[in-house]
Amino acid sequence: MQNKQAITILAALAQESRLAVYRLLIEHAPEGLAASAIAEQLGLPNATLSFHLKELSHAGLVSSRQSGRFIYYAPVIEVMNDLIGYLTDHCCSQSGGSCAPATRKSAPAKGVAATGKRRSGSA
Amino acid sequence: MQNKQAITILAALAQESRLAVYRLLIEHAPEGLAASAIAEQLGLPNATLSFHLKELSHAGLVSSRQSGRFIYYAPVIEVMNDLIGYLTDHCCSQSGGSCAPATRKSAPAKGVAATGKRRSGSA
DNA sequence: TTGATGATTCTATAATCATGGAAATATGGA
DNA sequence: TCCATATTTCCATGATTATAGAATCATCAA
Repeated sequence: MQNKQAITILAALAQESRLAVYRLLIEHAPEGLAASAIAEQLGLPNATLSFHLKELSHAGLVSSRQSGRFIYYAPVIEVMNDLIGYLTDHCCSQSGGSCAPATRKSAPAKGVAATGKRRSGSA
Repeated sequence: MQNKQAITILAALAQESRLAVYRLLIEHAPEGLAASAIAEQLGLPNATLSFHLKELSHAGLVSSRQSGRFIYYAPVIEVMNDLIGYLTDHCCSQSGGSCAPATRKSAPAKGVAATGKRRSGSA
């Protein structure tokens, strides 16, 4: 992941309403939620929510799909995952791994180890 | 970690100069770097750097210690680690772990599984 | 087509943030 | 003490971001 992209994603999350939207969507993954449902649950005016959804979309954190009159928004887990990877790879580099205790949330037992490379070299 | 704190940290990182400062400090962890050295390496005016360092400090991402006329800044790894934990715990919740493939950066072989709890319940 | 509803865009306003020169505040050495 | 250096604070300026009402656009049902 590039610096610029990381900044865009971090900025998208660094806002109360947007973080709330994202977390709400996470609770409703993977189907997502219609904009109206989000607005209702969070008590946001339509225009304000739309503004924030655009920011989240622009950062790639959420995707949208239309279904009738509704537009469903859903989190894009990969992007969050890439962000976590970026932070992990830069929260301690040369020093030899004094951070990131690798205890994720659920047991890393199944097909865990073969997904990606992580640690892309210089940056 | 609280929502508010996460937002503060995310906002602190979501800025080009600050992210650069933080990453530079990571490269020089754990001793850190003097403000003047940071300013020189990144080509930032003193006042500007000071402003950003204050933001990073306020977010808890860096600590400072005085040594003679110099003030050394160093990254606080725990805070970054907590942030990663927060994101990990909220990038997929109910859904059953479709994210965070647990491939950190170096081989998770030693004391990996028993470190912490993570996943603090509701939030 | 008309009406109702969902969602976005337009627009103005207010608030926050970033920048950097200049002045002020440490600190250590002579 | 006086000077040089390191760093921060003060301040003004410009840029970006957040908010939300009103208007507009889109979709479906009748």
